[in-house]
Amino acid sequence: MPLSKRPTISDIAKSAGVSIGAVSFALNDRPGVSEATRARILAIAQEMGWRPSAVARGLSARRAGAVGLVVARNPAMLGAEPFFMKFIAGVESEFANSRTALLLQVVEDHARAIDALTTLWAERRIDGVIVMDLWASDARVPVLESLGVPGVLVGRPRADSTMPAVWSDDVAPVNETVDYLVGLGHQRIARVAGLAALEHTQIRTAAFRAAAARHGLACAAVIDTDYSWEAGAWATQKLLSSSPRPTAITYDSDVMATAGLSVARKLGIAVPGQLSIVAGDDSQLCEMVFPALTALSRDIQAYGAHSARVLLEQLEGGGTVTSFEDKPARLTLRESTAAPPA
Amino acid sequence: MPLSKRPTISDIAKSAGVSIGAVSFALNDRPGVSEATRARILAIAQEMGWRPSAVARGLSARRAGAVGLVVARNPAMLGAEPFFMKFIAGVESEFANSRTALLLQVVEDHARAIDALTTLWAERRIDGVIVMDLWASDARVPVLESLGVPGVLVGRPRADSTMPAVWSDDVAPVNETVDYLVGLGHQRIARVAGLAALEHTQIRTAAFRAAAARHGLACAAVIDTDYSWEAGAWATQKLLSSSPRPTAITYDSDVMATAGLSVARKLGIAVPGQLSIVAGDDSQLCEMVFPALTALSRDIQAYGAHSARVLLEQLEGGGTVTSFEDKPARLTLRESTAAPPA
DNA sequence: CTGAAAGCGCTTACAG
DNA sequence: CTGAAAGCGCTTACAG
Repeated sequence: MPLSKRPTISDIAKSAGVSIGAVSFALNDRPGVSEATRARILAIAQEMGWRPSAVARGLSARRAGAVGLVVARNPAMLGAEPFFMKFIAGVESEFANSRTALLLQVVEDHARAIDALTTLWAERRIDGVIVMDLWASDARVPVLESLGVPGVLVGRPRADSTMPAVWSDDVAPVNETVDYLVGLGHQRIARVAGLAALEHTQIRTAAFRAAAARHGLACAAVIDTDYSWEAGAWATQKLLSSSPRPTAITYDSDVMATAGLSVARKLGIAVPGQLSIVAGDDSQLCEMVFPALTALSRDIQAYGAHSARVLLEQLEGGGTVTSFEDKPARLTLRESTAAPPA
Repeated sequence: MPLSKRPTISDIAKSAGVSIGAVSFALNDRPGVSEATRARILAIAQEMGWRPSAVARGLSARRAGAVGLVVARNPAMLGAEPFFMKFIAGVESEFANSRTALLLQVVEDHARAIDALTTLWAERRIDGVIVMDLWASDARVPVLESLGVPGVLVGRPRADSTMPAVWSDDVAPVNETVDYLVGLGHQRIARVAGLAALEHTQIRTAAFRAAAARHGLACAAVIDTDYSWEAGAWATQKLLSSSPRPTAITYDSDVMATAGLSVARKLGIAVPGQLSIVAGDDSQLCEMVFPALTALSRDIQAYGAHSARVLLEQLEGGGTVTSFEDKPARLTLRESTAAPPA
């Protein structure tokens, strides 16, 4: 019974005694059919339980009705970070109203991401893409650009792309963090950064160095990592065994901040008594550990929703490509920050 | 340039001087064309950079080339658990080789899951579904069954469904945990369970009670939760303020175990000195906290891959519907378990 | 305003 | 073994 019983517009046309063209017009709310006929057709479609076939529609309308999200990250690390599921949930809250489906693919690196994207596009499975985790120099961008794939950059607008972007300022949160720590009396502040290739990592590191210079900090070390727990632990270990060691460390993620917390504990360095810790992404994890972590927090679901919205506008709309600057992250104070030891 | 330049089988046929039917046969490795012609056609297709249109193929072949995964969980909680991303990564490792795409949707409850599933199916966007988080009595199952949607149950085979299942034994891990704790000397063991409606929660709770009876435990309290950090904390609070309080608590997730750890710390109850804790899902989180949590661990990515495999076999294959029993979770000993206080 | 027809890019019986 | 044709379920110019 499954497939064979599904009504098509031909069935509706037959039942209504009109052409399938008329049915199509009625169903799509286009002119070309009288109000009376339209109402009758809609009633019949409703009664038959008709639903448009996405593939048939895709073939003739040349739209797939789907958008691709290809994430190039290690699955284990992806799982450890709440960011993605929240972002995806936000994306889908926007898609729900617009007959758009989300095609998700998790791959290992940019080369495979490009393969996946190219294939999805070539097979006409997607009308556009959401590009996340942008690198300062990102191999995916020129490929998408040359294929003419519509998309949204989750990151700032770029010179090498015409795609609209959805981003938030990374400088203000860094400043807020440094200002806050300096205000507490810290003079030796270190930064455990994320992937050096990522655009926002570079922006934050530059902002961190600028803020340190502005305040004339005695120490402002930066260590790049791959976002893993291990890298966060290793970096912390290294920073805490230097002399004089920093009295505050900021991390580019919550997972790494937690790793740092754990290393400090093993070294017998009290948090926040002897070391202040700030996590770069807020999540439940920050409240799970002891002491709870001061963190930069923002509405990730809204971020996903905004990204989806801009992409949909581009797909439906037309020429007007409007980027969107989301609200920056703000510092949420908890128990992992305090004045430095005297 | 984007769409218009894409070659179709007509272009290939023209260039090769054969019919589009011949091209289709050649491209799909079906009889009906000589080896020489096939080779020539393939060479031309290759050179033109031809890729099949998924929609066109879907229309005529009546396949969507995609599978739906509709997850009914709170996005925030989804994000907190590494389980899903790992599972999805495993699913996609299987799909990669078979031209199958994954359509992901995150919804709030079963009612919306049913809506989403029905729509995806009606619109011919999916050929089958992956059904996760099965309830003992699950409203999705009869709907899918009546629509005739092929699918795989991530859970045990059910009387109310003909779908193949991929699952792992939940009784053995519970027994291993209780046996281990009893072996350490514990006589008052509590269980903080997950969602009571979930089938595996009920199985585990039954197994827990049976194990407790077998060992003649003095106390074997069970508290149901919604998997949230808050619920885990609340349940722990309640258990630890009873008298005599349990000397060991097992949790149905890592997040709740972490919540329990934090509550114990606030109450000044030492872990593992005065309280042993076992987490029900292993993840990086268990190693992040202090003390690191003893946990039930298993290969989630493989679980996802196996689920995908069974579904693909069902879609391609034919009648033979083979369920698959995965390896059960095993206890990974860390620092949160020890002998009870004397 | 309305209808009949062509076409989207494939697959697959169906004749030669 | 091979080719020409119909059809999948829609949309959309194009004539009346």
